[in-house]
Amino acid sequence: MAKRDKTEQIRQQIIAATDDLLYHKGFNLMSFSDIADAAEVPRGNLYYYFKTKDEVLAAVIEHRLQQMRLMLDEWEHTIPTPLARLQRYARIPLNEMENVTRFGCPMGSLNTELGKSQPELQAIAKQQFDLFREWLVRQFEALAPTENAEHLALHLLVRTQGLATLAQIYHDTALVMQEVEALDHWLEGLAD
Amino acid sequence: MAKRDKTEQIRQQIIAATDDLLYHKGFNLMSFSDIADAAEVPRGNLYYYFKTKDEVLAAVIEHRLQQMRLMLDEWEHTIPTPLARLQRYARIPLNEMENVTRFGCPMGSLNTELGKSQPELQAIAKQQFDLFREWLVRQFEALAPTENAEHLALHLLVRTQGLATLAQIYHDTALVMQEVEALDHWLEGLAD
DNA sequence: GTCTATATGAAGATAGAC
DNA sequence: GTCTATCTTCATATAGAC
Repeated sequence: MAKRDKTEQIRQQIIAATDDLLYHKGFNLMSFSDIADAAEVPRGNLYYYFKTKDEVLAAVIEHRLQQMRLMLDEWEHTIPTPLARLQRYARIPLNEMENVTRFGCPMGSLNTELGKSQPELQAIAKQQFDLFREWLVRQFEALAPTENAEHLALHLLVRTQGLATLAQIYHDTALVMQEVEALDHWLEGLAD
Repeated sequence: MAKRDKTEQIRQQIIAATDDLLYHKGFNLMSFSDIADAAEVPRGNLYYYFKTKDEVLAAVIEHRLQQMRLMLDEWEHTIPTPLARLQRYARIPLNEMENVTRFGCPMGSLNTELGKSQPELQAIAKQQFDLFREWLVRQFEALAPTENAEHLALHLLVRTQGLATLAQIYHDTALVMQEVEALDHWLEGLAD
């Protein structure tokens, strides 16, 4: 029992370290040595926990998905209206200002990198978008009677992704504030 | 003379091949061998033309900037109004539908990749955004009296970048059409 | 200028001693 | 379960014959 716990703890340590590394360096520049150093696990030892770099990626994405589900569930329970929930989503870049202006969006930048020529890996990373997308669709459906919930959800994703891309390129905090405010007003307009 | 011409011709051949490769694979997955193969230049021979991969990147960006300047100049001379010019810009993803849904935006995806941990290289790639951004600001200033030309230019960049990101993730041509149409209407509204 | 052969280093991955 | 030593592959880069 104690053994299994320790193994699992080290696994989580590796996943947490890789999560950051992936965000800060990208998948293809992140080496197994980087992961070992960051997780403070001896180099060759990593292979006991994960056989390939792809496996680590899959574990990190699975971990992210779990965290996201927890967060969205919490929002459902603590934020009373669909409007406020959508606004909460749109405000993520404000809360993550420092990270967004330095590294962009962790989901978007990863998909952009993998989408070019690593379709199997992108399929894994894409699940993060699927999860948000489906949640957003449900919120828009609850916000107001519409047949456009799908379009609206994608439009919101488009604008938050573009915002993250430009915010990083220009390290521009003012841009984040302006764009989030514009999204806020747009959402309010839809709710009327 | 003839010799210099041939050297220059091969240089251009390498730059053109690398331009595509960069877009289709990304910078970090693109190897010198890939470039040599694509440009049909013997492997070790590349080093005669470019000493490092970074140098090839700089040459490709310089080439792209030249093409962009030519295109924008042509638009200035053949498209009569600022509104029509801005709409022409917003419509690029429609003309590049196949590429955008497969590889995203060539400028945006490159900056996203390099922005994480290769600031010197990103500084080179960023010039593409600077060029469009300044041109867009001038068009918005000519469109209608405003103090927000900078904001509007960035907003348009945000939405085209987000569009390209999502269009690639979901290989979604309908999304491109919807978002470009929405941009079209938004621009028309500003012109009134 | 052109091309082959090769040096060098880092990456992913494995075997096997402890 | 832990760690070292090592294999293989592929990358950048150079030397030097033609």
